[in-house]
Amino acid sequence: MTTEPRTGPTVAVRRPHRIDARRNFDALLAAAREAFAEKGADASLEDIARRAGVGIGTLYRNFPTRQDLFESVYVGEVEELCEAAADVAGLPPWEALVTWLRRFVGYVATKRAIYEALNRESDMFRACRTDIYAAGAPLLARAQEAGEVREDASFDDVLRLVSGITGAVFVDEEQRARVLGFALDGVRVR
Amino acid sequence: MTTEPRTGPTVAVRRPHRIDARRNFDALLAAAREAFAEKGADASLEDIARRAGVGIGTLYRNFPTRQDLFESVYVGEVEELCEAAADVAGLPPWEALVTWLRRFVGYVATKRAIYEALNRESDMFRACRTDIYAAGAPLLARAQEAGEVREDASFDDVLRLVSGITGAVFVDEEQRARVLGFALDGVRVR
DNA sequence: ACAATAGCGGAGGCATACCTCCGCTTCAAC
DNA sequence: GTTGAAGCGGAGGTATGCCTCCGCTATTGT
Repeated sequence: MTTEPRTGPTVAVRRPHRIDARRNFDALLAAAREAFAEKGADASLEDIARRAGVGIGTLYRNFPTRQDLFESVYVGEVEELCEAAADVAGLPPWEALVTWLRRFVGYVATKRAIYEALNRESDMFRACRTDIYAAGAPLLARAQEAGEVREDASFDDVLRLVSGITGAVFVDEEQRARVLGFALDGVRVR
Repeated sequence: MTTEPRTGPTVAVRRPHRIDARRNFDALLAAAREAFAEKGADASLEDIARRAGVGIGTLYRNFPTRQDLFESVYVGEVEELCEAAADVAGLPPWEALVTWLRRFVGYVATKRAIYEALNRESDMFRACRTDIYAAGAPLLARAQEAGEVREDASFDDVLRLVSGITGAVFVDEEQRARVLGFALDGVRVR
C-alpha cells in the first residue's frame, strides 16, 4: 500500500519566468496563506491582492480561480506536515504517534482553512489526504503492533478525532493539550 | 452550585400581540432556525425573510439586529438541550452522562450555528452556557463521585472535547459514534 | 539601445447582502 | 361597521466581493 513519492498534483498554476512576476506570485502565495489562516477558506481575494501589494488582475492571472489559489497554498502546508512525520521516526512507537499528532494539532489549530479543507471534495484534496495518510498511518500501525493502541481504531478515526479537537475552541492552549490527552488516552490500549 | 430556574435572558424581542404579526414572528423564527442550521450563523437575512414568506422589513421590525434573531433561535435550542438532561436522571451515573453527551452530539451535529455560538462572546451566550453547565455538570459530578470518571477532567473539558467531535466531519454517523466512544473512554477511569 | 511582449493594475459591470424608510393593508377595539 | 394605529413589504441607497478587460509599464533577448 505504498504510494509514489509525491507527484505534485495537477495544479494548473506555474511559477512565472520573469522575476517581477515571480516576486508577485510569491507575495500572493504568502498573503493568501496568511489570509486563509486568519479568515478561513472564503477570505476575500481582493484583500489577498491588497496584502500582497498587487492588483486584483495579477491575482487572477496567476490563479484563475479561488480553488487554484487555495490549492497552491494547501499543497505547501501539507508538505510541511508530512515532512514532520519523518522527524519522529526515531521515537518509540507510542511517542512517535503522539508527537506527530500533537504537531498536527499545534500546526493546524491556527489555520482554519486547512482544517476546512481537510474534508473538502476534489481530486487535489484527495491526493493530499493520501499523502497525509501515507505519512501518518505507519505511525499508527507501529503503535498498534507494539500493542499500545487499540486495534479497532483506524488511522482515519484517529485523524478525525484529533482534527475535531483541532477545530474546537479552548480557553487556552493548556486546556487544548489536556483535552487532547484525554482523547489520546481513549485510543490507547488499557 | 444550583442556579435560579432560568431568567430568560434579556432579549429585547417580544412576541407581538396581533395575530398576523404573531404568525410572521413565528414563521421568521422557524425559517431562521432552519437557515442557521443549514448555513451557519451568517446565513443571509434576506434569505430567511424569503423562507418565512415575509418582507425583509418585517424581519427587521421583529429582530432589529442579526444578533437579536440569532439569540432568539439559540435560546430555544438551548432550552431543549437542557431539558434533555432531566430525561437521563434515572440512569446510572456513567450511562446518564454518556447518554446526555451523545444526545448533545446528535442534536448539535447538524446545527452549525449552535456549534459556532457555543464559543461566542456575549452576555446572552454566557447566560445560555451557564444553563447548559447547570444541566450537564451534575451528571459529570455524579459520575466522578461514583468513581467512573477521572477527577482531573472538568465539565468544561468534557464539553469541549465532545463539541470538538460534534464539529468534525465524519464519513458516516457510525464513525462519529465510534470516535466519540474512544474519546469518552479517555475520560473514563481506567 | 531597442523592440516585442509578458506582465501589471485597477476601473467598472455584475451580483449579493445589509438596512432604512414610507405609502399601503389589515386588525381589532369600540 | 368604522377607524386609528400596528403591521406590512419591498424599493432603493450603501457596501462589499467577484471577475473581466484593456491601456500602460517593465523585462528580457538581441
